[in-house]
Amino acid sequence: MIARVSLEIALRKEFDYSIPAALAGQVDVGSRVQVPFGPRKILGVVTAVAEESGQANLKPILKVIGGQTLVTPKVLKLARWIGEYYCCAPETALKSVLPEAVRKEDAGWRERLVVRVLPVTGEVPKLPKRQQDVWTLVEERREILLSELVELAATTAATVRKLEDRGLLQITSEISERDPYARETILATQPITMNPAQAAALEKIKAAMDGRKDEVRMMNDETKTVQTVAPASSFITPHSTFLLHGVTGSGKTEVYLQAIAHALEQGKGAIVLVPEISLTPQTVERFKARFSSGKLQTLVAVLHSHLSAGERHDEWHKIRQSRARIVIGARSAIFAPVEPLGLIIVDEEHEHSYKQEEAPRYHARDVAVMRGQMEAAVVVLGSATPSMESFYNCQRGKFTLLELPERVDNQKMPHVRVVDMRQAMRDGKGPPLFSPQLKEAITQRLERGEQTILFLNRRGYSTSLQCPKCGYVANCPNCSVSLTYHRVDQKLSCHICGHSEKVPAVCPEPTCKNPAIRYAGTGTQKVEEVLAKLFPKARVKRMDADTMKRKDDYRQVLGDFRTGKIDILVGTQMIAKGLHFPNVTLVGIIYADMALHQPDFRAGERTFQLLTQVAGRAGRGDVEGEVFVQAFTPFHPAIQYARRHDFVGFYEQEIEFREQLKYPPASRVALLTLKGRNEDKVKFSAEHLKRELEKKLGGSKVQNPNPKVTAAGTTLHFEPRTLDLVISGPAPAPLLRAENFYRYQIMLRTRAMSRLSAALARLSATLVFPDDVTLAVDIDPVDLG
DNA sequence: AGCACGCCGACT
DNA sequence: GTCGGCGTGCTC
Repeated sequence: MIARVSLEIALRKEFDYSIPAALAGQVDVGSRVQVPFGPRKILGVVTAVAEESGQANLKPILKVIGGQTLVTPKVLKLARWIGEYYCCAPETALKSVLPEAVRKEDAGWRERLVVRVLPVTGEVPKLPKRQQDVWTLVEERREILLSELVELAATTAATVRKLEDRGLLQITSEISERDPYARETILATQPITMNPAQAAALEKIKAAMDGRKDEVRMMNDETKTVQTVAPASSFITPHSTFLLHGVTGSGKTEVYLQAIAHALEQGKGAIVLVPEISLTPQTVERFKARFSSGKLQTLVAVLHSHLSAGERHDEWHKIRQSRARIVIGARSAIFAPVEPLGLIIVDEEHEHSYKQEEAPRYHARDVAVMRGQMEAAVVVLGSATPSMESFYNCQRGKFTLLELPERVDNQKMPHVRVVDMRQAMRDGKGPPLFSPQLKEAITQRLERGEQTILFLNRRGYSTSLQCPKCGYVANCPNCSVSLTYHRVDQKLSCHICGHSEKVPAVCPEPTCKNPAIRYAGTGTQKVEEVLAKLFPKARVKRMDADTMKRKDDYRQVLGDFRTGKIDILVGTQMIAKGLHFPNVTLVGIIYADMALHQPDFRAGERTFQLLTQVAGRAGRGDVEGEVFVQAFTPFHPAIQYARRHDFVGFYEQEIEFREQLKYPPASRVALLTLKGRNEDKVKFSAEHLKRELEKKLGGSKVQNPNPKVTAAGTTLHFEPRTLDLVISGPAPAPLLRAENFYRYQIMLRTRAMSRLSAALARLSATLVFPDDVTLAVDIDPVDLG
């Protein structure tokens, strides 16, 4: 027998190996193996097993990693699709479906030495004092960890071994599972009675889950007769993917929980994706409390970046061995080997953190939809501010829209007031941080003992340091951005590469040396400082990447906020999502249009999402919430629709603009970025790439009425029907230089992305760039960098 | 990806 | 005469 192996190096090629007699029966599709490759040994995954190979002189597989196959055939199929669609080597795609801790050869179970009493035959002999002490302890406990015993009896392992030699006890090595949540006490919860909108949404999801059996059969029959791989879109059948659009506080989680319960009733498992940032112990707890209490102990497995390698290994194997049936995790949890899979939930589906920003550049929400189709699982995407893409898919009948228009428990949506900061500016020199209206509102809350959240999506003290005399600006030596002033540690630092330097006392320009340097722009540190001056008695806490350095900081601050030890919480992005505090009745957004002026077609969408999410933090208790949105462009649609909590209104005006300019979701984008240390070489390579793209792919300028694929297959044209490719650029990336690399971009827009990515894969195989210039292909980019 | 083989410049 | 530059090519 032979095995075809996909190695861990991006060769876009698989290699055959013989299965030695000693390993017969242990090697199957999905096995992780170590094989000889030239002079070295490399790890890989078996993708096929056969009788013979077309290749002579096969080398044998050296060893098998893990007791069972690690990549299930379904996950393997999903990885293949990722490689094709996201235009990366299949090996790169395959690499990301297993956590590092599972992939690595040495990662394994934790073995612990356990001491157990043996049945005593006759008298216990007279023991030396030390041994007697140990013996008393062991006899009492019957069973104890060696490490624990050694500590408890203040002794050494050698003493315990002596007792073993006497035949009184036994020391065995046993696998012990690490449980990252062992220290939590979680109280069980019961399903909550839902309001009519929640119940209706759940019913539709359950109906789809019940009705999927026939479709599975249909899909299998179909795939048997179809020879080629169909493009992604043809797999999408209506009513198997739902978009649950529920306003903030509308009880989406309860719908998820009861849908998961339904999957369990059907004997199936579920995957719940949440953004990394909201994967807090509280979130996990909500799922564990419903499903992991009492006799259902290990039902929920958790996968995220804060686990240790060992914990990740154990959690993953719990899933692989079907001991856990529910997985909750960040992006990569979409590859969890849950089988059979009944349901996939993607919470906060609009979140950008679902997109992986390195190869394979997949979007976990889109992979979820694909996996749902492949495995006939129902997919539920949830958000208070759906992405334009998902809502568009509802409009086009690809997804089914479910709506939760009201908050639970008769809570009202917060009242949002937009403050025109241009007026606040007229009397003063520069814009004040706090408008009189917001100042007044904060004062009120302090008097009433209610809490306030202030949001500014920029950390540090000031965005730039400049000299008013000579015009000098402190810029990063590695990136094309100015340095941010951090007053707390008296440093100038770059938020792109992390470069940090001392604050100069005078203007560093040798001919200037002006001691009066100015700081411009505002960050959270300054907000905190100004607050301290305005409200000296208020207890203020800042929450941003600078104050949340340690693992436990986040939890600590939120705990203090919950128990009322903090009056005002100032923060960036990280306080925008999911926080649920009943006593917060005021939210202030310091500078709402900050992100609006960025050169990104999603700037409006981002602003709308951020404002709606932040505003949603107010009024989660009995008192109605109030939100102050300070803006310099108060009539911008993103701000006005957010003020009215009108997602659909925002969508409708935004989709018009996207359609006009052929931006997603009206078309799809592939972003090609060339990167290198030498700007001229990068620019030249980008121009060369553009010419090649026009030559080989056609594009908007090409008016070939009847293009054909040549016999050699290297020249690729689209059929006239789909010849809608638009090539723009090359242009310097919005951030031309980052970490000493210059970047130039070419943007491709098309409606047929599967065809384009296939064409790009073939094209990039033939392209040659200088060796210090690299090309990155990003399909459906989220960050235009 | 690595590591070989391979064919031309400045050194002990 | 050798050490070493990185161009091309192969690894089942």
